[in-house]
Formats: sequence, structure tokens, C-alpha cells
Amino acid sequence: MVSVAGSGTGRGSPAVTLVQLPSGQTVHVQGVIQTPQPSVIHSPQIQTVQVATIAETDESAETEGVIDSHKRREILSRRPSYRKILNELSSDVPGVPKIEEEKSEEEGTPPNIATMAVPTSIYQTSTGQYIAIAQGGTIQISNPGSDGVQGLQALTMTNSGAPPPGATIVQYAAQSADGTQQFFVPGSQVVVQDEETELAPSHMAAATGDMPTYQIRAPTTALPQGVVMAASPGSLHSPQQLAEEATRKRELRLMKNREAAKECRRRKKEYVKCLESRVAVLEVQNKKLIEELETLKDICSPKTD
DNA sequence: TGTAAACCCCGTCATCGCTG
DNA sequence: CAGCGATGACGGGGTTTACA
Repeated sequence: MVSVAGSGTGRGSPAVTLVQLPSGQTVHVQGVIQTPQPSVIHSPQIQTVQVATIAETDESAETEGVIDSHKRREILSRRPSYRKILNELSSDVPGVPKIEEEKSEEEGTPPNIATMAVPTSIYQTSTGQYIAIAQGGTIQISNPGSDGVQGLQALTMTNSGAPPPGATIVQYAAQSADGTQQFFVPGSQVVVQDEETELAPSHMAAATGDMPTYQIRAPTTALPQGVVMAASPGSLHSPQQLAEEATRKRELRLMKNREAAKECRRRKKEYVKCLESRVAVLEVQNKKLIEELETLKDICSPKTD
């Protein structure tokens, strides 16, 4: 349950109350009486509206398949997004934090990367390390297991400008035959994970602890297994190339959706946390209002003993 | 200690809604 | 209207927990 500590209630001035949530989280509650607030629990009415709108606009919805689709939609119709709900909440209540439209670097993302320049791409290697490629070609490699900036390495590529036509595009890391990890970056270069740290070239940041080191090389021979390289659209002719392009697009879409799902779940957790905090706050408010009501009752109708 | 249930996390698919 | 991001749903795999 929720425990309340340090509640110094004074009439007229808003008192700060610490609310201890079941999860151990502490919430600061300021003031008892606030303006009426919308319920944090959204009824499923919105879903009905959505379905009705769809049914109205679709005039050719007579076939069974479409009807089935509508039924399914009715079942699966979704609530408004967490971000919208939370932002609506936060616009009404100053205490509720907003989920930012762009990156909110609170949790879920690699902590090491969050402190650096905003990367344009973040990739995760098969060993769980993160590689962020920022604007201007800076490569940041971080180990999620290490904390702080200890696990962070920054690399700067010398010729990291716009890739030439038909150049390679980063797809994902892969394990090469010799056990090292390779990472392809724009400009037909390869970031290769060394097995021995002493082999790190001078243009790389020094490896710390047991962090692996990486080299930027020109791609040598054949691509490692599993790496799909992008070709310029104009060079696609054969069905095999078309198939490869389709596969590449699919891999890219899956990768993006994977990241989107992670981010979505992070936001959902944040949203649930926010709702829990709000419940705790409202419970405290409710309790205080009841107490206040009892006090007023006592004042207005004193007992005659 | 084995096992089933509950729970959590993740990847993928389908779909919606927005935007250029 | 195509492309893309967001998100609900689903299923698989790992972990935890209660119980015989």
C-alpha cells in the first residue's frame, strides 16, 4: 500500500507530502485541494467512436471479408497512444511529467550513449554492445554492462562525408569467420572488433578495462555471413538483385520496428508509472479531504457530552 | 526437487494515423 | 497516396514462485 510521510498540513499554504509507493518510489505531493482533474482511467468509449467513424467512412463495407475486418477491428481497436494520454494529463496537471516528442533519454536507451551527441543511428552487436553513429561520422561504442562513461569509446572517421553513389549502408553487425565483430559504416568502411586490445590503432580511443577495441578498415574480401549490403537502386537488374533488395528492405524495416517496439514499451512503462504515481497522489488527496471533512463536521456540530 | 502457472521481455505482424 | 512511426496483439523463451 501507499505510505504517507512528513505531511505538514497547514490551512491556506500548500503542504508537501511524501508518498511512498509500493514500488519504493517516492512521490512529492504538493497541495491538497486542486482543480477537478480528468480521470486517469480512460473508458473504452473512445474505441466505439473510432469504430463508428470507420464504419461511416467506408461505404463499400458490404462484403463479408470487410465485415469480418471491422469486427476484428472492433475487437482490436486501440486506445489513444500513451504519449497523447500522458501529455493531456500533464497539460492539466503540472506535476505530471511529459513524454517528450523526441528522444527522452531517461531509461531504456544505453546510458553511455545518452550522454553523448545525439546519434543518428544506434546498433546493437550480437554481444549486446551498442554502436552509435552520429552526424559527422563519430562512432560511439558502449557496453550496456558497464556503467558511466567507462564503457564508451568514440571514434572519428576521416572521410565520413556523404557516401558515394552505390556506397554501402550500415545494416547490422555480424560475426565474421574469425570470431571478430564487424560493423559496416557509410563510406565503404568497416568497423572491426579486435580480439586483442593491444592491436588498437592510434586513431581510436583507448580501450578501458576489458572493453574490446575496434578498428576502422576498408572492407577486405567477401562480406561476413549475414551482412546485407545496399546497392544503388539504379544498379538493380536481375531478379536475384531485386530479391536481395527486398530482403534488405525487410531487414531494415524489421530493425526499425524492433527499435520502435522497444521505445514504445519504454514509454508504456513510463506511462504506467505515471498512472501509479497519480493514483498514489489521489489517494493521499482523498484521505486528506476525508479528514478535513471530519474536522469541519466536528467544528460545525460539536458533541454535547 | 520437479512442475505448472504466472510473469516478464522480446521480436514480429497487422494496422492506424500522420505527413510530405 | 506512399512511406513511416506508433502501438496492440500474438507467440516464444527465460525467470520466478507456489506447491505437491
